Amino acid sequence: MKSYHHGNLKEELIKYACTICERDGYTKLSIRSLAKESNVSQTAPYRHFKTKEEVYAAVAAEGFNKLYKAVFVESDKLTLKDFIQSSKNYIDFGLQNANTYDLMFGTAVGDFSEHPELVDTANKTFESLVLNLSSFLKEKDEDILAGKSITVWALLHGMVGILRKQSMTADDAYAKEIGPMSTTRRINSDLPAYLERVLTGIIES
Amino acid sequence: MKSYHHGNLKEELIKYACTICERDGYTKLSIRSLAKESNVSQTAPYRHFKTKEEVYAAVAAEGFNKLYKAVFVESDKLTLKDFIQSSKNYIDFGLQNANTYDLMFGTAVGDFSEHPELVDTANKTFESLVLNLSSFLKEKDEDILAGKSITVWALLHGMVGILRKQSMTADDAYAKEIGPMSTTRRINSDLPAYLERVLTGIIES
DNA sequence: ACTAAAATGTATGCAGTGTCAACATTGTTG
DNA sequence: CAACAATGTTGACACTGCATACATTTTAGT
Repeated sequence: MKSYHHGNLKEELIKYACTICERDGYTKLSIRSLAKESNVSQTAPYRHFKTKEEVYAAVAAEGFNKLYKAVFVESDKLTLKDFIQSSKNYIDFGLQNANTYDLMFGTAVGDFSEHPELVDTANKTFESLVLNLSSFLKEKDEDILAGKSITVWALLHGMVGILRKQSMTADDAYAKEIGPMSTTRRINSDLPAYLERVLTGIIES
Repeated sequence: MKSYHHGNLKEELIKYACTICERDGYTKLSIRSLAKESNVSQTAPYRHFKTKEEVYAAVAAEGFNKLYKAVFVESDKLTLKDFIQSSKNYIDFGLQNANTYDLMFGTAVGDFSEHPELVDTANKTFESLVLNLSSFLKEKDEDILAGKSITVWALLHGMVGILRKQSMTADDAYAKEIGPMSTTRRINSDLPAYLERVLTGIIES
């Protein structure tokens, strides 16, 4: 039997939203289908989300939480290897959760500051990156440290975008042999080596 | 007077699509509104685009063309300054055409290989970057050159994503003073200097 | 414990959407 | 000039975001 009040609707809606966003892309997400999935009336979600964009924001925040877990390393003394691994985890997350990643870094959620939990989770994620870096760098100057962190982040973020395109054109025999895609494919085939080379360069600059 | 046949519908649709995508984000783009804007029946666009995604692809391809123009430098002997400028142009494009950029690098257009003109324009853009680099590097090894180009591209692409967030939270006084956003803001305030420092590092590694 | 208010749910309806099928007009070409 | 391809229109279907008005349940203050 079901009671009038669902009791746990918001969480359940977010859960379904995450699933659908990731599987079909956020364009395909509809509030009504969410409601149906939770066996609740079409407009019930509006008690928890003022607009669809707020649903997007919730999914994005959830994404940042997952990314944080993938990137965070529980250690005071990180080795370079740990750092490379963490970086690879970042990229893997971006590739394996491409649609969610899009939501997190695209323009679908226009203004983060209207969604405080998004600002929090995003900052937490980045701070984890900074911590990772600082825990095995002798660098004392916080500005320089933060600058390098940004650079590392940008690099990782950029690689996600580029490697993604590679898999998107994987069927194209022509692109396989020539042009940027072949380079990308080479990098992808030994990502840790590439990361070690490039990240070391950035860190030691 | 208007004739039954529009004569130039496809181009006009793409033009409007670009405008709307950039102004409101591609989420807001509707085939019907495009049709209305061109004073044509609701389903007329389907004679030129099989699905909405094909419209997206057309807008994205147009975006790559614009990006190419912004990045390309007509010169055999690029100076470092030219290269920095070209890089800055890339980032500026990403920031000033955020929504279009999203379409170009996000997941909205799922498989590029289904849209040949997209593959072409995207490759042309990247190849322009490689040319820029190679025109003032002594590097002969094409693989290394391509690898560095990818790294540069990733860096630029990543900075677009990160700097974008900065402007998104610009109203948040708290974020202004502390955390990653303050670092980002510092970088943004003198982007050429930052780019010169980091890009030089990558190039000379 | 009782009751007013807040929270959470439903029913109904509007305007807008992607896309399909059937049909109309025009341009092109053998 | 007739046939055909290209391009346009009409109408319809199922779906969407969201607003408004109403129902039920939980909660908090006395």
